[in-house]
Amino acid sequence: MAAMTLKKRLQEMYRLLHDTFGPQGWWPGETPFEVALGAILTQNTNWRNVARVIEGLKAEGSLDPLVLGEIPEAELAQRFRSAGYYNIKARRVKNFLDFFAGRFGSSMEKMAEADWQNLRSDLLGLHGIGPETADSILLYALHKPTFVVDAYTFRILSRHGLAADPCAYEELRQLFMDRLPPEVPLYQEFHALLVRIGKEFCRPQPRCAGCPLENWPEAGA
DNA sequence: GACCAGGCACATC
DNA sequence: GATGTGCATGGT
Repeated sequence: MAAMTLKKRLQEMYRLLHDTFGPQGWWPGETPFEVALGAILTQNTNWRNVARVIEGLKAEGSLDPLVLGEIPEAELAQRFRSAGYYNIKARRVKNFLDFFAGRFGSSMEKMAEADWQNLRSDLLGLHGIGPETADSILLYALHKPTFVVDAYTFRILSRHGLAADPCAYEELRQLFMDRLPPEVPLYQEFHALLVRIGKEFCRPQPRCAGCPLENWPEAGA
């Protein structure tokens, strides 16, 4: 039997997940700005904790780039508390807001008109915006055809032998983009489905299964 | 109490 | 370039 090409395997994976779970309708967020803000706040953090922050901002009417821009960084940090890493995230959001205001007049519509490949480079140049955050903003807030790679993507693809472990972000991103048509709904749904099974099934543990020291007692235990 | 959650920057070698 | 570490809350 001929080995299935990587492209075929990706297509099959998507079809199976989509048939099983249906469209996920990502990203949760009512406006493009809300999506962009959420992308920064959810860095290495459970979405539930981020949702709390966003609901709080909505409640006080500050879920707006111009309003947030007027809030001092220290006070912003307090509003971000439940999302964790709140001091760092306040700084990162400020950096994004400054760029967003200076370059696009705090307009997501204007931002969406920019050449997205150049925009991606600019976002990556901001302190606090790494590849996953940049791609999340581009794909889900601005609807640009770039693939989002996250911890779930790494784990799932490496466990199923589709990617090396470890594997660089850009390498995995290209693995998808070189083999799938650059369609925004496809990229959005595929990533959302990977997160879905990552949360439900592809858990981090057991991390050391098969190691002869797997059940070795800790020193002092 | 340990582990985990939709990263990123920075120091060090 | 690879590796280790700080950042922090809240759920299981």
